[in-house]
Amino acid sequence: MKKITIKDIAAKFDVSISTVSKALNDSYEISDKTKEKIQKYAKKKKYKPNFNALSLKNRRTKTIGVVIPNMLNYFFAQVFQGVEKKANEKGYKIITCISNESFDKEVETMEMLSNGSIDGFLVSMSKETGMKNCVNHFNEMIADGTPIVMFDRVAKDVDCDKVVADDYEAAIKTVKHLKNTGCKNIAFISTISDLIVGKDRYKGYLKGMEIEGLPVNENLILNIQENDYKKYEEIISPLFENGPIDSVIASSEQSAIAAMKIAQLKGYKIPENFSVIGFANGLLSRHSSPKLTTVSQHGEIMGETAAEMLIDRLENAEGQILPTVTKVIKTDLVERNSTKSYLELTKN
Amino acid sequence: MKKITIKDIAAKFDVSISTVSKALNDSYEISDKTKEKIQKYAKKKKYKPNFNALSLKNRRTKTIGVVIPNMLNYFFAQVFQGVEKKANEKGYKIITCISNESFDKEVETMEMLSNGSIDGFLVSMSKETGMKNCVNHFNEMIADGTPIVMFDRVAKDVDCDKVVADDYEAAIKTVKHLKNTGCKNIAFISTISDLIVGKDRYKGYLKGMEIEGLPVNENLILNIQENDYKKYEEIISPLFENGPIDSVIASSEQSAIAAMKIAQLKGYKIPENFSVIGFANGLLSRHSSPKLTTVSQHGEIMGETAAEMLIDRLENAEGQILPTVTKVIKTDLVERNSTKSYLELTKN
DNA sequence: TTGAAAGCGGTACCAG
DNA sequence: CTGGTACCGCTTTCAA
Repeated sequence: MKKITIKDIAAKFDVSISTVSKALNDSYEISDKTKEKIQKYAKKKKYKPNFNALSLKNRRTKTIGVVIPNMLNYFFAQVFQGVEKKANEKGYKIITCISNESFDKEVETMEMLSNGSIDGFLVSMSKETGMKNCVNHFNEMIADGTPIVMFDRVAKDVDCDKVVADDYEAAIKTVKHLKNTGCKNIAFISTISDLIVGKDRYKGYLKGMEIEGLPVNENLILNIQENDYKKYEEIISPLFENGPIDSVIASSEQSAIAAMKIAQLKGYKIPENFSVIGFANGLLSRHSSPKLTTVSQHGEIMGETAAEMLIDRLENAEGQILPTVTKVIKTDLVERNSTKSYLELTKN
Repeated sequence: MKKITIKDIAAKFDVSISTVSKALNDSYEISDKTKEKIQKYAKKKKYKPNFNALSLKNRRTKTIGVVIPNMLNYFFAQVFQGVEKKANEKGYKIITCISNESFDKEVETMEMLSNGSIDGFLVSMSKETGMKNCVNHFNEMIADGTPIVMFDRVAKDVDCDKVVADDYEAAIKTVKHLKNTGCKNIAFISTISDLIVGKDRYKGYLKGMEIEGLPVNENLILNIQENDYKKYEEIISPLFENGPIDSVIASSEQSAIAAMKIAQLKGYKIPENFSVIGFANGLLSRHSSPKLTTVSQHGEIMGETAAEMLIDRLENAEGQILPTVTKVIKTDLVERNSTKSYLELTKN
């Protein structure tokens, strides 16, 4: 029951391997009866052309390399599902590497894959890469002729296709929503201030405050390390001692939840006299009490989009050099119970 | 800057390709000076042997196919991280497919990969496959010489290496813990009664009740469909009308959390007069109020173990047919705040 | 309508 | 110490 090759089939019918190859590819050069018997036999024996032989010949693998910082992050898992779905749809396989936020792992694995294993990369940078802004490995890949599409955590110094969320605008909207529902002293907590996405959210926050005519209070701005999550509550607590505060925008789900808890401990009522909005996609938001109002990022769509862009580029690669594109995926403000409802307010 | 081949190097130094090949493989047949200059040049030009050519020649790809039902499930994401880690460590790549609980997708994708793309499979069955118990595709793969290691959702009618959690024993222990902390009317809620893991947990529950000398009340046993999760609370509610109940064992995180909420709504105090234990690995358990006591399954270790078993088999495959093994990964009861502490109780 | 042969990028055996 | 060549499995051009 071992795998059957074209050669075996040729032997079986005492014809040449080229005849078999043509017959299987339904070539007009081969007589119908020959084609038929060969195809029938091939199907019966479950013949499948050898992947490596094909890839070698065609110089393309129909495989894409996906580099993701961390699969336990719900957002990235969503993106991954989107990638897998679209790739599958288009007949591509995906080889995955989890960088674990490590620059070295990211580089090593991309080098390891750039030996003809894959046709192109889909990557979201590790935190380390983002902080150091070491992007040579990306640029070299691209120069070598391996296209890259970056998603979410993109590098501005790399000229490639990109897919990002509208973090800046989203942050502006969160401020606006809080202002509209009566908040004035809006704190901002970031766990990813090193990343561009984090910076964009911060900038959006500042811009939003400006637009809404709210003074920015430095004491209400807090940057914490993501891996300190066990101490989130302890670290966030002091925020509540620095003068008036009536709401929080948090850049991650866990910090948003932590902020809610502390506010409640301090005696605030959410959303009556305290509001929280988190940039978050996970399950926690739907199960916290109260349920967290979030900026939702549509990870799956981001994944699908990125995969589609890469595949389009791969299949168009007929010599022409297409300009790179950055696509922005709109986020949605999902109103749950940690903010007052603007609609209800306006009714009164 | 295009990819360089052995042929290019041969041309550059005006030697034969076999000389280059040997030089790069540090063969004793080649003079030191030749080796040195060739190796230096190769490094400078970042030469990497073509993956497909090697795979074709060696008849092995050092790639494993991973088939997972759903990446948004935290447990599977953990397993996946473990697999990726171990595979990477051993120099293997992974091609991933998400079956989305669909039998057809599982079959299609395994067939698509069984063309020399991968050396072996790591699979957790889709729900559909488990329910229908259609396992021919697995058995055919194995007969074709492609080894499979199944994890968590395994099929008993497939003779292959397997890695599972000790669900049966774990369930017995949950009953024991509840009994020890004063519970008598223990309900059992399953969202995965179609799966073997679900059945094992149920059997363990029954066995535990027997061991502890507690009567089983049919009214306290509830099977629900996992995708009804939006209606969990509604579906679980009636359980509280069927006579005395003082605790719940739930087979999934979400149903455990739902049960807690309902108990609280019904006026119970957790853990004072109501206890809940969930089979769960996710983040919700650590963020619910009270925090959920869980049976934790060490997904990452399961992934590492499965990957290691597969790779061992692949590398040992020197003709010898090794007997298949099933490894059991011990679960842990992680006591949080939805159960009374046995230690504290015994102190008094 | 069929077949021979080259080539994709390597490795390895054998000859020199 | 170096080179020629067959082969891994398949496609494709060219000749018959």
